Amino acid sequence: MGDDGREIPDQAPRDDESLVRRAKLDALRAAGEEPYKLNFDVSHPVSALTAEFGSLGAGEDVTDVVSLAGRLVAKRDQGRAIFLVLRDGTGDVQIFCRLNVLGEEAFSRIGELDLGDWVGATGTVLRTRRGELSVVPTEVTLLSKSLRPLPEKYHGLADTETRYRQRYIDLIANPEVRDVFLTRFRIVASIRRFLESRGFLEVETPMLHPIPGGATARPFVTHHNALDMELYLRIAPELYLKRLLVGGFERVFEINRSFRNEGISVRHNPEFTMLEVYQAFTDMRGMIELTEALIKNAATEVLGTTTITYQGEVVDLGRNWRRATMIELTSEAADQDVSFARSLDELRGLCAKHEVPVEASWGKGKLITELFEKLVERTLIEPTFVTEYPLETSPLARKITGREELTDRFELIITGREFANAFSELVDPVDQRERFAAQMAAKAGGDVEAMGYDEDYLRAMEYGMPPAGGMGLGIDRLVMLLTDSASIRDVLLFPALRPEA
RNA sequence: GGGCCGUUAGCUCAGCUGGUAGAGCAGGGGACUCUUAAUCCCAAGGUCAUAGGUUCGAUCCCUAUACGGCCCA
Repeated sequence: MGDDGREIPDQAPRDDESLVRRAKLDALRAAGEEPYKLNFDVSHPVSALTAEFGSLGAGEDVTDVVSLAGRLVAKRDQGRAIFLVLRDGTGDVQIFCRLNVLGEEAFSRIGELDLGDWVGATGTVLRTRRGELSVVPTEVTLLSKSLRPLPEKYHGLADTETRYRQRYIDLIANPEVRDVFLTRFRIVASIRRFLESRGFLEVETPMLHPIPGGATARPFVTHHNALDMELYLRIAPELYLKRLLVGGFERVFEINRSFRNEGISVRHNPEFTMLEVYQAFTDMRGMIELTEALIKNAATEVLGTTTITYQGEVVDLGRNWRRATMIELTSEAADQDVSFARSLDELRGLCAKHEVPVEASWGKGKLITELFEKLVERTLIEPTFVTEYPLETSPLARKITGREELTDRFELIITGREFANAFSELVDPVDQRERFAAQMAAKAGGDVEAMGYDEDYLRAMEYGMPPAGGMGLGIDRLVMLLTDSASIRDVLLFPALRPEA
């Protein structure tokens, strides 16, 4: 019975194989053996075994005793010999079980093991005549009984729904999936090392925000009972990180989970991982240098190369990355001047011509940005820093002196997709107050993505924020790029799905 | 939100023009002391996603729903 008194249905598996496994479990317990051991002493992970005994020739053996443990992933019964394959976090190894070494009783218990069981083995090392490095055990121990059958050994698990819902099976059955996630973790570790080597501090800032800010996106809303107030899951950590600049932390970064209450697609998950970096006394150009070095470093450290293939397209990350302004790129693609020199009506006409849907409230900056995204973005395959973004769509970026409708900002485009966004930070509190007011006007006009008016952030700025550059990088997208993954779900361990049917 | 596709044994997949379903792997029984997608023999395993409809008869045709995938917004 559950807490509320309702019956909880017994969801234990009922298929024949699971029933057989359950019966084995019960039989073990009845015979006094614990099928879920407390622990096991491992002397050699598989990789260490290979390293230490890899030079053994075919047919050679040694008397060194080793202990290792892993999941049973193959079992080949030869009558008076049984070959097991154990898989641990570092690789696979064969266990060559022989009746004459183990004795009748121990040998028959090995016969009862099922694929998927966690097993420990202790014995000597041998390379078989066929050349397979193996352990010949004197003792084989069931460490944890598996009650459900694994997917098929050869084809693995193919059903996408099961792969995403039950990632643990995907990780067991599909080694290439495991490799993608290993690569992900290495990329994140590489980024941390890179930033720490440059004197950045990794910090943690709130995920529950009283005012959604730092980006333009719909937030998730939640409620704090004790405070009886609405809170928003952060859409970006930007405004808190910049408060730290005010506080005197001059180089900070956060590898953060952020949340946006928007659709799910091959490139969007409601929660996603971003890197945000802030560095005092530099500007957008400093962020260009940092971003380029950080990504090149990650590719080199994790992949060993800066030449990558993404979905059939070869991309060279190794060269100096192109820089071009939004207006020059868009003008080139539209084959005419697309700039603030054009009238609002002319820009609207261009949008109509290129089938870009527009809203009446949009100014020139938003129209130019939309034209850029429609005409240019997907054509930029090689890494390109697109600079000089309109003020209208950049409420936290510093204006370019003397060209007040533009900000000193870039977005990094690779394979036609946005990877990073950075700017010379707006540190002028008077200007920032005006920008927030414009956001409030947009919100009042029905823009659900507009930023909130963050008075405390303004107060912080009024104490003085040092000149700074800041950058945000989509970690999931970077991992997709470096692992040649078509969908963000393939780089998220547990992607968002509807509840099971 | 719209369009297209998918859902068959634990897993991977077949299934013809509508006549109540097959294989391989896994599992069960048996043989085998150097196998490695082991091999060989035997037997078993299905609410064809769910709910309706058409039909003498539906895994198959139609409708709706659920979940998933892809494309578009």
